[in-house]
Amino acid sequence: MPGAPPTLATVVSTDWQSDLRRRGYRLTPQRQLVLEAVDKLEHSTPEDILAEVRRTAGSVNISTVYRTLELLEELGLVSHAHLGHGAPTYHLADRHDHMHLVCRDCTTVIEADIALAADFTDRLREKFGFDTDMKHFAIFGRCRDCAERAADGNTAEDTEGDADESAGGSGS
Amino acid sequence: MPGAPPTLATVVSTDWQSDLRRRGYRLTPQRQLVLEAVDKLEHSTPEDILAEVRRTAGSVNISTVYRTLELLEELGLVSHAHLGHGAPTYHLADRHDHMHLVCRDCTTVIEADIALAADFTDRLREKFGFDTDMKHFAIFGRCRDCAERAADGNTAEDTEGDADESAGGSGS
DNA sequence: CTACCTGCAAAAACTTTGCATGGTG
DNA sequence: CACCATGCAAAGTTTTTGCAGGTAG
Repeated sequence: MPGAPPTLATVVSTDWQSDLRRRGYRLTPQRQLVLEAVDKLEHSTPEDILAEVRRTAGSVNISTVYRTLELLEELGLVSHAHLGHGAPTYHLADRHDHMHLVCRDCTTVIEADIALAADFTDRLREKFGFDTDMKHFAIFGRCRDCAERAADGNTAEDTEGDADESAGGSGS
Repeated sequence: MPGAPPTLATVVSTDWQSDLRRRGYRLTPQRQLVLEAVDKLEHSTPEDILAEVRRTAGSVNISTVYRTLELLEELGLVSHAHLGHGAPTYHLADRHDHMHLVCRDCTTVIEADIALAADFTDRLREKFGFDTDMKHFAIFGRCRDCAERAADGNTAEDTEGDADESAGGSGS
C-alpha cells in the first residue's frame, strides 16, 4: 500500500475485501456501495442506506441492502443499534464507540463517550458478572431543552416527536 | 370496597377507573382484562397479553390490545420497555423500577436496581443536562455464564439464542 | 340514547425468502 | 464456467387504521 494517507475510507477499503474473498464471498459493487453509505450516513436505517446507494446505482433492491448489512455485520465491519422502536440503525463498527442518548420528546440523539459509563459497567460486572455493551441500545431520557421546557410549567406538546415512535436516522 | 387488604391488584383497581371516566373514557371488560394481564405477566408482549386476555374473553382482538395498551400508557398505568429488537414488553408503571440486563447470547434478563446507575445518570445530567430513564431500553451485554463459556476457549455456538433477534418475555 | 369501543378486515411498515438471471473469480 | 449474488415478487411479522355494529353511562 504505497503512499495513500489512511483516511477512514481507505482503512475500511483496505482489508475487508480480501477478508470477503478469504471467506468465500464475492466483492460486488452493491457491497461496496452499502458499506460506503453506512460510513457516510453514520446512523442510518436500511431504507436510508438504500436511498443513498441508489444515488449511484438506481436499481439496487432493498433486499440486497438487508442481505448485505447482515453480511457486513457478520464480518464485523458494521454494527447496528436500536435507537427507537422502529428500524435499527447501522454504523461502521470501528468508529462509533459511543453511546446514544435519545430524547423521548424531541428525538435528538446525543453521542456520549462510553468512558462515561465505565464505573457503571464496572459495577455491573462486579455485581452480576455482566459484561455490558452500552452501544447497542439507546439510553433513553430527556434532553436539557425538553426538560427545561417541561419544567417551565408549560403544557405545550410542542415539537411532538415521540422518540420511541420514530427515532429514525435523519437528524444529526 | 371496604376492608380489602391492599394487594397490588386492589391498588391498581382502585382509582384508575375513576381516572378513566374523568377523562371521558369508558370502563370496559377488555380494558380491565388487559390491565390484569399486564399485571400478572410482568414482562409481556402484546401477543402474550392477548393470549392471557383470551383465557377469559376469547373474542378479544389484537387491535383492542394495542389500543388499550396505548391508552393505559397514556394514563400512566403501564409502561413499555425494549428488551430486544422484537416486540416491546409491557408492565405496570408502579412496580418495575429496575433495569433489564439482557444477555446477547442466551437471552436471559437480569433485573437490576436502578440505584446502581445513579452515579452514571448523575454524570449524564451534569455533562449533558440529560435526564436518563434506564428502564426504557435494555442494557445489552453478556451474562456471567455466557462470558465464561466464551472465555473457555470453546467455539461452541451452544445455546444459540441471539437476544437481539428474539428477546421475548419467557425467562423470569 | 349518544358517543365511545370493539371486532373484523384491510392496509401499512418492516423483513425475509424463492427463484431465475447475471456477474465475479 | 461454476457459483455466488442480485433483482423481483411474493410472503411473513408486527402494528395501525377504517368502518359498522355493540355497549357503557
